[in-house]
Amino acid sequence: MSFAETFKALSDPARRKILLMLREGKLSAGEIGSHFDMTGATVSYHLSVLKKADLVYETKQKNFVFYELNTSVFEEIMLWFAQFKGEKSDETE
Amino acid sequence: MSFAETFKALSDPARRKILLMLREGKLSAGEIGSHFDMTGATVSYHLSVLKKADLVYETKQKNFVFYELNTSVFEEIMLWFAQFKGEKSDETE
DNA sequence: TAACTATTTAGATTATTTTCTAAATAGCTG
DNA sequence: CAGCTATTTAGAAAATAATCTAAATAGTTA
Repeated sequence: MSFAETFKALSDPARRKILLMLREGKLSAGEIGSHFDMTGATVSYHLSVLKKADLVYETKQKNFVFYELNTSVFEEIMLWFAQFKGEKSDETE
Repeated sequence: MSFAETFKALSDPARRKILLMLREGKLSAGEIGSHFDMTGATVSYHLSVLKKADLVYETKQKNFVFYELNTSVFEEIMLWFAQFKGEKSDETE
């Protein structure tokens, strides 16, 4: 995973909204798209960005493509942020 | 603070590098710029993006402008990510 | 297999972002 | 105040990203 790709993926509001939607479980591309005012092609583009960033993965059932959160990458991002937590040499409290 | 702005700010590698540099303490715009192969004007642009996202703040001393991490925003981002932690109804372990 | 449904890919267009050069601002120092 | 040093702002050019329409793929079902 590259942080560049991950943060790029997170930098778009539509993509963040998709991630939030997926918290409740997997959704098909069509179900995801129905919440947006953009074409299916554009939604598909955003899903591919999330997929390349490993933030989601897909599974196929019948002629549907389901998307699901890949929580392990979230853990890694949390670790990146943890780098910024605390310990400046002369912390007051 | 808006997550849109924050994630946008984090999506650029130069800006992430700046943040990492600032972990050790405040640095002037010039010191920051010396680590990059870009003009001072471009560095200044990146600093302004980080500043608008509240990821850093500036203080002035003599004719220097010092930049410093604003750790409180990092806490808020961690909270955003925490939304994705755990509890899918049927968690196994 | 033909028509249908769901989704993706291609290619073009538009919008946004990054970067540069040149000029402007601002504080300092002789 | 004149000339420095440090940094920012303006404006333009180049690069990247988001979006659309139209066409392609793929699986489904009558």
